[in-house]
Amino acid sequence: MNKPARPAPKELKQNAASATVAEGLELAIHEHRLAPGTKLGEDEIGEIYGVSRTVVRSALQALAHEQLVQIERHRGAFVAQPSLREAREVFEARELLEPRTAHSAALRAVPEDIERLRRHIEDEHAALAASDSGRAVRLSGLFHIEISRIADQNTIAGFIETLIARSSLIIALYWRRESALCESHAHHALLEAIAANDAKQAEELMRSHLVDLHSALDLREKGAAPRSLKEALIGPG
Amino acid sequence: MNKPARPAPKELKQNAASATVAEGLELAIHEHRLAPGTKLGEDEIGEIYGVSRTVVRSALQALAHEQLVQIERHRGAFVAQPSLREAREVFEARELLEPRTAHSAALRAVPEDIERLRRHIEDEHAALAASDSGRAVRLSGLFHIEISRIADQNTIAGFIETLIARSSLIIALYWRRESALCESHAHHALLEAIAANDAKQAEELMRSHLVDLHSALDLREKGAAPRSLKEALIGPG
DNA sequence: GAACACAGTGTTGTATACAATAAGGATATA
DNA sequence: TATATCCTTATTGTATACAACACTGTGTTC
Repeated sequence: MNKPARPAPKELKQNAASATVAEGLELAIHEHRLAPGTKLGEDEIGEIYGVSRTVVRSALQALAHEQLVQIERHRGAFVAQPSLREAREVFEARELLEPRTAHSAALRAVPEDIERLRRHIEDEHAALAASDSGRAVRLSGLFHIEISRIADQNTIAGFIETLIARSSLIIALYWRRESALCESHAHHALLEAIAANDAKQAEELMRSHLVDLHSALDLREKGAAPRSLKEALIGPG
Repeated sequence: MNKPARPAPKELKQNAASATVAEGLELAIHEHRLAPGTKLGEDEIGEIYGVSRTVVRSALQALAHEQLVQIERHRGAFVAQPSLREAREVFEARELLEPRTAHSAALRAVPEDIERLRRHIEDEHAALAASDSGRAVRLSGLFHIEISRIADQNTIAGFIETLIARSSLIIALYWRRESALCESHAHHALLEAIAANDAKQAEELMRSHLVDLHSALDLREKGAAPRSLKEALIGPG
């Protein structure tokens, strides 16, 4: 077993200032404080963080590369609005990648991994109890990311991270109000399978969990434009 | 000599200038004209392309996001040198994703897709006949990318693109001289399966092709440092 | 009254200037 | 001669200035 000896809590980004701005924006998007379509003016952000447009631009370009923001030439940066097609693609990709990582994670997990996952689930419960749905979505995503980290496949984990980031936007756009946000049960079952080193079971639970998530979205063919317009109107505030 | 010579107006990126620089650097890396470890000075690149450091920095950061270059704070940008571990991860990810895209491509391919693939293979032959191994590597990668495009799954296709880009670096570092670069046979078989809409066969051929590629690399455990040092010494010139 | 043209304004794209840090070399000392 | 320290220099990180473009509102014309 090759010891990577590099837990890598976060990806080491090159320039600290731009990373701070990018993380701030990313968190706001994940927690649904920034709605899809929101204009992200460079001057405005720069003033908030006390940095120049140079730094802000760097951050925005990084987020654009993850497809969290869309940059239109001479028009500016906006929080991305994934299309129905992109939404479907993102979940299909997750359904391909994540069962595999759940399998590996179940084989590799050590007690401290289990402990970390358990704490995540507790936090999710707390966020749900506090009706902080933004934070709940964020934590739910982190749970999946944590599993991919345990699988010890950084490359695939990186892909999954971007997919989960985009999923956050997809949920903001297409979540069906009528379907409850009760993932913590599925997460708990997943945790048990991983704790028991039952790889087959973990893989299958992850697959069905993702299918459930996917089907809780309203991805029927229809113009997404009116919806995004509404979002844009109530979003920026 | 150093004519920027814009390659193609492929994807519409946000800022044209930085995209041109990024594409030029990326092509040079793909064709092994820039060796792993080569220092990429901002002023130097800016002078070559006739743009300011602002644009160059933007391009370098984009390439860093694809992990083609590594940026070290206050030290600069260097052509990335994937570790043994990263090399293994990249090929494991390809072995997970690409058989699936080959399957889909076989189901969806229309005659003009087949024609395009056929031309690619011809170009590969021509490059090999001309002993232009850099171009051959590049074209070989493009063949795989083309298949993922036919599969019509943009999200996964994007992942595969970055994996193939990194593969180019991995080949530059770890290719075993003794193993021949005779992929065009495998590519031809793949093309036939796709043309016949034989999805199962295409999937299996892709899988075995990737395994062959993987095993043609020298990924044994050993200090990669001396090798990269040598590369660095003869690289920049 | 409607449609078009045009200029004003604000935002982004790029270049340049300045600040901060790291690498390399020279000098002095043991 | 080896080593350590300081200084020089080159390169990157960030801020600011200027240029180019897009949007909006007003005025004119039919």
